Amino acid sequence: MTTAPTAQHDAITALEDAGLRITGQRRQVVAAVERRDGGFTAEDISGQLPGVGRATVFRTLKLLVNADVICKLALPDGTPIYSPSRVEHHHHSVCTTCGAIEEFRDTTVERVLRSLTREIEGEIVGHRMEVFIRCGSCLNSQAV
Amino acid sequence: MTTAPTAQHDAITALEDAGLRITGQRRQVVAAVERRDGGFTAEDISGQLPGVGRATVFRTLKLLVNADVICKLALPDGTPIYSPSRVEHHHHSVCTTCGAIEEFRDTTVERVLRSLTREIEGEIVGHRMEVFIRCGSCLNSQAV
DNA sequence: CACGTATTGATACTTACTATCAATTAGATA
DNA sequence: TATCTAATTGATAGTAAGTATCAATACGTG
Repeated sequence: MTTAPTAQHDAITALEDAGLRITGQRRQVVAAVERRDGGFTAEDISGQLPGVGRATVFRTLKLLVNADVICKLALPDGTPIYSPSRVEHHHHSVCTTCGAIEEFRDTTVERVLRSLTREIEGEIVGHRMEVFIRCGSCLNSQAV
Repeated sequence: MTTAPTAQHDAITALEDAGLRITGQRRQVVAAVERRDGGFTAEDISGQLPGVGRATVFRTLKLLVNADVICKLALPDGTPIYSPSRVEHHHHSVCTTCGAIEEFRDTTVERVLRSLTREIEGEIVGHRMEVFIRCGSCLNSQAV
């Protein structure tokens, strides 16, 4: 039972660093988010926190996305899914069968961006990349 | 005034090849889509075709996405945007200021996927990549 | 502890669709 | 080219994922 810095604490610090107030509601959303392991929706969190207004959940999730505490990604059909962000500068693989989300780092993507910088006249301000997979366990369990 | 095969014709053929019926409404949606140069929303098309039901516009756009006639991509906040697909196997750059969409090919992305194949146990079934930029003309016009 | 501004929650609204289902129609077949 | 049937349509209503509004509340600086 040590008092080592927790991910939760980091998330709160990130919000503080952004000049935001730390309210009970924001603590609750952060706690609910940090408890999650895979992807989750805003409604998941909202349903889990009946004491926190729906609008506040959405607002807080957006703050957490901006603070790089969580990522907002999209399923193939565009449905948004949030996922805790553990690794810096990563991308996601999403299993289209079970919804499992993994983070992976690949510097090759950064190489794509650098080469694009040379080709276009504009300035790159961001990017998004998702790889859709059928994960190992899904392949094994229902071998089609 | 020759009768060279048009993009429109190709789109219709793609629908036929998928075993779908070619209706007047589908022709209208295809024509409206092919007339577009940049990104557009489903509402854009629907507003342009008052004679075609809204639901039919959405349904047809989905068919055209499946047939690779158009792409559905997302702005940084997740807002969906459709864009005509001219080049095979490409990705998109989206100007976050003016909304201009360009296609680019980069085989490096495929390299990312191949290396990922080695790292994970699953099977890759798709991917999405968007690069957000401030395009040349936006940078010039309002130099911040 | 007081005070001012950020934040909240209830409500209503918006956007981007999807489900339903009776009416219509494309296009295969006779 | 008439028939027939399954695919398609459109009107309507519903869903999912948020955003706008604004009066009431509470964080945290001083």
